[in-house]
Amino acid sequence: MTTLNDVAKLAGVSTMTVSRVVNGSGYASPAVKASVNRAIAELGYMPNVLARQLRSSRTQTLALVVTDIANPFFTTIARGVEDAAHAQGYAVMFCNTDESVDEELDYVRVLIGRRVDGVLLVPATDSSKSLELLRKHNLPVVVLDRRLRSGEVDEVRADSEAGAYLVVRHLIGLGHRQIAALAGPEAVSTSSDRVSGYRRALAEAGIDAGTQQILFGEYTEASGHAMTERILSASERPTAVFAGNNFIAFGAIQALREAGMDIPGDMSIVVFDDLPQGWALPFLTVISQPAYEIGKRAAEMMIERLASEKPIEARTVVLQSNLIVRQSSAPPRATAFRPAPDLANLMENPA
Amino acid sequence: MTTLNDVAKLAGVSTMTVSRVVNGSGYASPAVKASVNRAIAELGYMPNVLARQLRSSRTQTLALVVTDIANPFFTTIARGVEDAAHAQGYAVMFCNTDESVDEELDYVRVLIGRRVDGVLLVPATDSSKSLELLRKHNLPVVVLDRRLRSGEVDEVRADSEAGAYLVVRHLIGLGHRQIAALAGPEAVSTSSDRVSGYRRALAEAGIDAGTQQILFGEYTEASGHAMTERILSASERPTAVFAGNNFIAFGAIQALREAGMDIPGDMSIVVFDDLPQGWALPFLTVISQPAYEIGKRAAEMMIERLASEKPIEARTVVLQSNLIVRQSSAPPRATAFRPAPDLANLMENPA
DNA sequence: CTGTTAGCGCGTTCAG
DNA sequence: CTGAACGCGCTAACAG
Repeated sequence: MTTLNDVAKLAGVSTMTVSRVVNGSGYASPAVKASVNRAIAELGYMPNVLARQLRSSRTQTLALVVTDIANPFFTTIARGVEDAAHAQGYAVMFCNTDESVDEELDYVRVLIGRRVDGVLLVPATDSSKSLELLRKHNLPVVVLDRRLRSGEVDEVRADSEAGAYLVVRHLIGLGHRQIAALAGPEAVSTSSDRVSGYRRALAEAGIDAGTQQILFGEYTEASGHAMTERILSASERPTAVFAGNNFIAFGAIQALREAGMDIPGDMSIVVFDDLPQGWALPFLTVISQPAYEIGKRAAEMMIERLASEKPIEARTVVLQSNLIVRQSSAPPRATAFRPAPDLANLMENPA
Repeated sequence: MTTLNDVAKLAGVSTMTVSRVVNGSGYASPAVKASVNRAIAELGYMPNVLARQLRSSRTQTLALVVTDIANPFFTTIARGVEDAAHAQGYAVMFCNTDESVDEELDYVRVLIGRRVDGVLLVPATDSSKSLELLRKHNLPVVVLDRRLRSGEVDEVRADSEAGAYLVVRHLIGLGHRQIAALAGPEAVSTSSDRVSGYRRALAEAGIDAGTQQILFGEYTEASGHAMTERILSASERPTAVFAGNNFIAFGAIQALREAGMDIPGDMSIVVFDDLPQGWALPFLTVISQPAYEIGKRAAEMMIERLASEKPIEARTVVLQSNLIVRQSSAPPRATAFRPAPDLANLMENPA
């Protein structure tokens, strides 16, 4: 590995001069500059970022901690973060916690050890243990997607409550009165917020939430499958299902298929979270969150905070989600004959 | 930021002793050990990884450079890499080149600067400029998914030629004689290999490839869409399409919809690359690559090389892909009545 | 078992 | 405009 020193020797100057040329800081005579650059090219010198970081105690690196890297919602956030960070000269470390608080804490420790400049965190639960640890080590944090119980942090998220309200109102508007809710973990704010929005829509329509099936599970396909089986085995079946995220919806659809049910003929389904455009057959009615924007805004907020001289107060950004009506929602118990929705059909009415 | 020194002072020992306790290297009396640990806990000390890395000139970090982080094929590879690396105490830096050679070179420079221990590379083209640069800086490399023109590198990939052969033979077996190929970039080995496999299947069936439409484009939805439009506008339409990857297939499906064509009634379509289990409606007949395994094997190969005292010869691992027949492929111009494959059907025959 | 010395590669500080 | 000295935080290599 060639170092500043090697270059300096070859160019016949001091290391400091080379350093200045490399960083464009301070002055250097054109002649010296040229000979240094020649030496750099000849040796293929590349600065050792580690040493530079140790010296300056700034790593120009942000960490993005998400709960499920397999979920396109989070990969889209990741792209937003990466784009904004890259544009300002920051690198990004991606960390995947698999919805586990322990993994999250492990990662936070690693990040502290690696001296990242800031952490963008999608917390696995609403507890703020990780946040406290990060705070203790003076690492700035932006919380994404989910709320924490204890506050005073920068936050960027979509409005889960309002989104859920919208999509459930859509179902009610279609005539549904028995609408099951398949939510994620109760300790995750997006879950509880979405259930709140669901309840608000019911209340507004004068429907007693006590008569409804509201299940908390996990944001996974398996959980969606299990919850749907529970729902179908109940004495009174709902006519529609509100899935708390895309993976829950996948499991639910699978379970409905297995039960031989037609969507939306026998059961409507609506979902929080869209799929990326073009992905397979888009037939689900969804609430679409501005995932890219969430990531981008969070990274920008962080970098702004890092660049600021004086302390900045904690800010919260709540972005709007959009209802996209497709083919998975229809009025309940259609009595008129409807042919099973074949694929051709689905394809001809993409949105 | 508390340092080794702070801990040493508080515990009344030398920094070296603290270092030894922290790393579990060398001996330390239980008494000293205890008091050091107490000091560490009290101060909430966490080692500065940067300094450690600078000293030891090992970062315990691998880089994974992929061409499209939005593609589930690559995110699955990423999980394989992450799991294997994490298990051995390595961190992973993810880099996304968007199929651009320039971005790739930029990233390679960053990685050299950051002194990662090794690079897992999905090259944007079959040129080996990045490889040469990495070599020059003594960074070990494992090439994933794609071949390079010039060799002597560790490689892990699935067999594109054989996979394409399989799936095209499947089409021929169904009776198709006009099969269009929608490939990725010609300079990417997976593209050319898949076209080779396609040609082999044709040749074996005595079909002249000269009578077929073979298009090279990009691994994107837009390109798949455009190529499909080209195909449909030709004087003689094919009865089946072989899509070079999942995104090309998405674009193709979209274009077929717009042309009012039924799949597989009017046109069969088969695809290289599966979607993750559970994703939307799995109706595509595909060649499924062992993506997770590719990532895992690559990371293990790298770590083995890093751990080895003596030089290891370059190795190549070629994994098998599997044909999964679903509903998007059927005999051409079915004359007998075939019911449209409805959803229930799709589900009962997942693979 | 523990401490001392030295330096990883770089950039800040201050002379020249 | 350029260079010398120093230290970021840590650990390898020796003492003792």
